Amino acid sequence: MSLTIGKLAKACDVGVETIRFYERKELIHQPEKSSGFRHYPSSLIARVKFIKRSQQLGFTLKETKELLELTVEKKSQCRDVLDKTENKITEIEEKMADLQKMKDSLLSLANCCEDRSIPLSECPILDYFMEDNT
Amino acid sequence: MSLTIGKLAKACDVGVETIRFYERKELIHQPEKSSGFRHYPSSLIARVKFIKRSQQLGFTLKETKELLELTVEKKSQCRDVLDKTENKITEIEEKMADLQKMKDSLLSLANCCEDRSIPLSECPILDYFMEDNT
DNA sequence: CTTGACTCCGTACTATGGTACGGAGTATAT
DNA sequence: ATATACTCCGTACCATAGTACGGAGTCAAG
Repeated sequence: MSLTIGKLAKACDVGVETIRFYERKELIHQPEKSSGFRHYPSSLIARVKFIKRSQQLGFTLKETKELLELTVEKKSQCRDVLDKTENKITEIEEKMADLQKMKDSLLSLANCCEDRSIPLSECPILDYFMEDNT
Repeated sequence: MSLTIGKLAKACDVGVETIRFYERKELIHQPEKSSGFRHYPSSLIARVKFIKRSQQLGFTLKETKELLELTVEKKSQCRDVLDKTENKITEIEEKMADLQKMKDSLLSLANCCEDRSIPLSECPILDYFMEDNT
């Protein structure tokens, strides 16, 4: 039982163009074709869903491709996946720390300014932006 | 005393192309030109630095443009800037919450798998990716 | 057998924030 | 006066993850 690209896309809740895009990016292999039409084994549903879950966990398509490639390399071990997972955790922590710094700065600016209906020329936030506080 | 594009760029620690890019995006106005060369008043240094600081605080160029536009609208009040600041704080909090969810998921996967040199076929992380856990 | 839905392909476009290129003209220093 | 540095402009390109388009061919239902 094989799937056309439309059925596959629907089963995975993505667009047809997304499937073709993943093919171009080599996240899925070129399938068999009959009369020029792609035909996918149903196992491709799991593969596309893998890609989506991987993205939800913060992996880029490039990184997801690497994960998928691990699964065909005979010498791969669980450790390799764990490494990529731990690297991603670190990366997420760094992003969060950056966001926290932004938030702290914005909060202190907002506190300076709370509920004041003063003219813009006296706005402490814009003042901060204007100052030379490198 | 006016600045060529190169001096301005250097003073702000950005590339010449970045200044031209900001001009195309209308974050800075087209300056006077003599013999076809741009000449900026030194006040532009503050404006470009404003843009950079705004970016560091998490505002996009589009949002930064809006902030800059507030400063020329006579009826703008500090409140308008505060609103944008508070919206940005909320946005940052949402991003952080998303990242936290990702991190939690990855951590629980990593804990399942810690230090195991097992074949990939038994890797609990990949298992999770493969499962139909929508 | 015809109609409508589906698929094909390559290419262009979206947003984001720039960077790179190339040929021409200009400004500055020696 | 000449060499070098700087600037001009438009366009193309980078990564990211797709989306849109258009004309042609094909498949399935009635």
